[in-house]
Parts: sequence; C-alpha cells; structure tokens
Amino acid sequence: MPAKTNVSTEPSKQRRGRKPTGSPDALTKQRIVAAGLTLLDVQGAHGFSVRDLARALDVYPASIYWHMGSRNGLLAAMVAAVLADVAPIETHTRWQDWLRDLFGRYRAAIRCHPQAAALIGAQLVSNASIDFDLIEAILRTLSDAGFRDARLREAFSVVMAAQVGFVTTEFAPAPEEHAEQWSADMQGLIHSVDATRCPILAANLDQMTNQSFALRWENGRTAPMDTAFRLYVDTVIAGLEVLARQ
Amino acid sequence: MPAKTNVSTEPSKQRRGRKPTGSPDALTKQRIVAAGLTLLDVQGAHGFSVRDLARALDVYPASIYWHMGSRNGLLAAMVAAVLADVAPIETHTRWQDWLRDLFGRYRAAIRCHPQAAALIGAQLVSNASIDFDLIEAILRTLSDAGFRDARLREAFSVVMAAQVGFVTTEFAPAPEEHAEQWSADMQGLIHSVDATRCPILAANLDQMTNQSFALRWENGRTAPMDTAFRLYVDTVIAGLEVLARQ
DNA sequence: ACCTGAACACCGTTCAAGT
DNA sequence: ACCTGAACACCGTTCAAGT
Repeated sequence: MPAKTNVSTEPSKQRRGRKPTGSPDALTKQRIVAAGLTLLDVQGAHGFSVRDLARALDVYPASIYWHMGSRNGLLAAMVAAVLADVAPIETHTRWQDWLRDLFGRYRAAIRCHPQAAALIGAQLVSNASIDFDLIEAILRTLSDAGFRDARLREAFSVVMAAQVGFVTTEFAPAPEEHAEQWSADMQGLIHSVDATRCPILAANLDQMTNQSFALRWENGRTAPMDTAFRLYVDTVIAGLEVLARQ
Repeated sequence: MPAKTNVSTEPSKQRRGRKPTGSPDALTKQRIVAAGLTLLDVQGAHGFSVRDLARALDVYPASIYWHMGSRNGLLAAMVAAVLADVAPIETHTRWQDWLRDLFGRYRAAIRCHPQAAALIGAQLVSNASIDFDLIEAILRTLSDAGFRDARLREAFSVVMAAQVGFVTTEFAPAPEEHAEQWSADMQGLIHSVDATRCPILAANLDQMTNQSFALRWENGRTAPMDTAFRLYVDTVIAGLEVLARQ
C-alpha cells in the first residue's frame, strides 16, 4: 500500500462533543453503511479501512466499532444493503424467465457498487441475515421446473453458484497500483502469442483483447461483458432445462 | 484482527549474515512461493502477511520484496503455482469430457490449497503469466463443439466463469474469528424459518443445513459439495450442447 | 546481486473514561 | 447508551547501507 497523505486520527475541530440523539447527523447503522458504500466505491475493497470511514463520518474509529462490532460485521452489513432488492417480485412467469430476471437483477445490483463484488463471491459472510424468502422463491422456481428432493437441493446450489460466479469474475478488481504500466505489459504479452502454436487464439486475438476473461486488464466497471453474460445465463438455463427432464 | 503473540521483527540470532548463493536454503522465488503456500494454508488469505512469511523464512521482509516486488506480485506467483497443472493433457476425447476434466482438475487444484480460492475468483491478477496453451485448448474444444466467431469468444468467457464460479464460492472462507459462536447463531437462525411462509425450504431444511450455499457455516474444505458440483458441471455442459446446436 | 536494519505511514481492535 | 482519546500490536513498503 503506497503512502497516503498524512491525516490526523482525530475528528475535525469543528465538531467537538456529541450530536444529540435525535439529530439528523447522529451516528446510526444506516448512516454508517451508506457512508461505507460510498467510500467503498472510491477506495475499492482492498483500500477500504474503518479509520477512513471514521474520518469521513467525523468520528473516532471506536464509534464505528460500537455500532458494527467489527470490520467484517460492517462489510457484511454493506453487502446486505447492496443485495437488498435482488429477489424478483413477480412470480407467475415461466421459471426460465424468473431465473433470467434473478441473474440480471443480481448483476444490476453489483453494477451499482462493483467494488462489493470482491466481498461476496470470495467471502462466506452472508451471515446474520439470510434471505429466506429468496431461498424459498428459488426452490419454488426449481420445483416448477421439475426438480425434486436431492436433485432440487443440488439445483439450488447450482443456481446460487451460477448467480454469483460470472459477475464476481467480471467485476474482480484490477491492481490499481501501476495501472498504466500493467496494461502496457499485458498488451505486449498478449501480442507475443505464437500463431502457429495457438492458431485459434491468434485468429481471435484482437476481438478478445481486453474483452475476454484472462485477456483483459480492465474489469466490468469500465469494460462490461454484456453479451458474454447473456450467453452465460442462456447456458445455465438451457442446462437446467435438460437436467430437469431427466 | 486479534492480537498475535508478540514476536520480533528480526531474523533469529542463529543465522546472522547471508547464506552462500548456491546454498540449499538460499532465497529464491521458488522457495518463497512454496513457503508462502504453506503459510497461506494455515493462516488463510486474510491473515497472510509478508512479515510472517519473512519470519518463516528467517529473513527480513525487504528480502522478499527484492525477489517478488510487492505483496500482490507474491500472491500472483502463488496462484500461478497452484494452477500450474490444471490444463488437461489428453486431447482426443469428446469435447464434453474434456471440459468435465478441466473443471474437475481446477477443483482438485484448489482443494490442495483451498485458501487460494479467495485470491482467484475475486482478483484479476492472473497477470504476468497467461497460459496461452490452456486458452487455445479451450478455444479448440469449443470450436469442436461447434461454436464460431463471436459465439466462440463468448463461449470462452462462459467456460472461464463456470470454471471459477462454483469452486470460488464452495471454498469461500468462513469468518474464523468466533467460529463456534457463529455456527451456533447460524443454526439458531436457520431453525427459526417460518414453515407456512417457506414450506419448500422447511421441508428440505435438515438436508440443506450446512450443505447448501447460503445455509452453511463451513466451507468446502471441511464440507465438500461433491454432488452439487457434479450437477453444476452437468448443467453447464448440457447448456453448451444446446447452444452449440443453435 | 542480494540482503540487513531501521524507518514511515498506516492498519484493526480494545478499553478506560467521559457525558 | 453512545462516544472520546489514547493505547497496543500489528501491517506493507521504502531506502540507505552493508557484503
């Protein structure tokens, strides 16, 4: 982590002492989570720190600990806020369309806070607040599709993994350290591919560069992968259609 | 982060001065990466620190920086080591079997170093060393399946996302902070589900508890999801079969 | 070329004490 | 109940200096 500008650890001199409990800028879980998300957006999951958040809210770090318990608790609450409204409302469509809607809504939620992606796929902290209604809705949808018993439970995990998988990868953070240098290296490396050893790759190289996984240096925030995502969703749903019939 | 035992920042008094260049315990990238992986296995991705690694190798942190450049560079090299042999060798099978093999080999590689999972799915640092041969092999396989042009390139990203998605989630780290407390909370919460509001979930609750995504408190290291993974792979391959015919 | 020794600017977390 | 103020035990990274 490169040096930050040297800032004090204390709240600003402007406001000493505590705000009244009913005051609009009193510290609440809601305000902390909201401020946390805007800080996450600019700093990224890696650079996010409780101390920075405390500075942004003009309080001491310990105040945040009093409300949120720990850094992980804070991050979990932020994730929950991002994913608050992913469950589709309408329920009387074809199961395929419902799933397509679910995947799309999940991706849309992440696009609002792309830096949150890194906190979800790779972190098992969906804790505290499990969305039972969403789980039930997925189970009902898969039941409509024809899955039963053990098959139903496994299909549930397939849907959960499919929901998170593509998007987590699409919005995986690029190393912001020496971005310009890194993209140059990457482009150089990519164009060094041996066309006789890798003919298909060579033929598709220009169109895959910075567009396909493993060959890009930007992530979904700046280089969204809309068409690949659509094919991904189609693949999962078509696969479930096949397996539901067996 | 709870307090660690207080250890000094210097290498042990036993060995002062430098090892000869050809010595078996001379510092090399290889040795650093190997020691890094064993440290990762016991500390986890979150708790992994360059300083701890330096202590384990009995050198100063700066020595590691001289060889690896940065913490991210170190982690990238470790990831590359974990994934060194995922590319399937045999090439004259049905494309479906080749993909199944690829997915299985990726999961097997992660199972050797489960804590590395968090470094991959959520981090775009596949940098430096792109495995062109693997990319070409995937493209050739999808070409055999019937994908062409833009469809081929999109199918490539589908395969990459599918490869990483399930496994990243399966091995996502649980919060090791207050594990026993957390699992108790989780079990209590799960058994509080309303059976009239969520009948399908209620009927499957016992079999899903600590087995399905979103309802477990252990990860794939202690609670592997073999059958769900198999269905996931079947789903993706069946889906690709359908879309290849269109 | 490779490593030491020390410094710099940060962290997360805890805790007594205030209001 | 909610927050201050300060401390504790760590971090990643850099850099002059040694060999």
